[in-house]
Amino acid sequence: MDENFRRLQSNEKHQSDTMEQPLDLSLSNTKMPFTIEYLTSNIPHQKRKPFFSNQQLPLTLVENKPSYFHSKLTEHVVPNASSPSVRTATSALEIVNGGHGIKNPLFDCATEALQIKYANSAKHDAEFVCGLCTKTFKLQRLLNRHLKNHSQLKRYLCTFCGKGFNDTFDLKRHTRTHTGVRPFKCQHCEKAFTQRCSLESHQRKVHGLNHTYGYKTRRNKLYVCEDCGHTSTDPTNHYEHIKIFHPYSPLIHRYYDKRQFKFDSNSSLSMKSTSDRSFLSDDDHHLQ
DNA sequence: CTGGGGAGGGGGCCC
DNA sequence: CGGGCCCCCTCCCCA
Repeated sequence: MDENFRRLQSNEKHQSDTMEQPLDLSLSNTKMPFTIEYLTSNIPHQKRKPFFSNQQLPLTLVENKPSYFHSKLTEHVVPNASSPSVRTATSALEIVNGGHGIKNPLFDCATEALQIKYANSAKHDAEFVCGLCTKTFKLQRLLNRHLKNHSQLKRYLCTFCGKGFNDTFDLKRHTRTHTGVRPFKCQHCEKAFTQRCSLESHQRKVHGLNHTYGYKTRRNKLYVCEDCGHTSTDPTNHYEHIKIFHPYSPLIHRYYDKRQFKFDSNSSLSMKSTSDRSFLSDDDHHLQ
């Protein structure tokens, strides 16, 4: 058993500041110099942190800890021409989470190396078994997602601090620690929280309120604007807010995605099918 | 010990 | 059917 496998099995926490030697994933254990080039510079958008434009910034990725990130990567990012000729260096970095995150260019190679080298998973009695921790799953995709938890390399990176996450929702949740967005406000005091569970815990412990939700019952969806902190329980209101105050938000073009907007049957927006192109703005048409 | 911040991991729906 | 996305529960850490 080699050192990497031992660390994976023991599920050691990643400490980026103390861990000098990255996992030997053979395809990604090298420093990869990237240069951020701003191919466009006049795209207006909300800015909360210092923002650098029209200049080249050195960005060296070591594991999933960039040496430097700025707060908004909304323009194209291309690898340095002098980058090593590995596969991930030949494609542009992908922006996620409304400009607050990027896809880790090292992730795919690392995943493949992990799965090929260590994940001797098997199917027993109609269940998929993880070869690293023996946990079982009823679906292959649940096992696949679980396998990523064993990797030290994360799929998405925060552009504020470089911390990595496997889920965009985890990244979005983490981003609130940088932006200060606290969508969940207590109705009985001035406190506000980044997570719903924190609010419910506060209300239970401080105000003695016990919610009546059953175990794992989904709460009413709260639409949160991660750019300014605006919240609404009404998807139409949320959509109008985005359209008016953040017209360059990628959410504008995802009104038909029910993971983003769950319009009820009475909503004027829900009456607009995706085939009703007259509903789209000029920009919407442009992006179709 | 308590309350709050933050994150890990799995369930479930939608694309 | 796999991946993306949102959500919940739970745990750990810290003041």
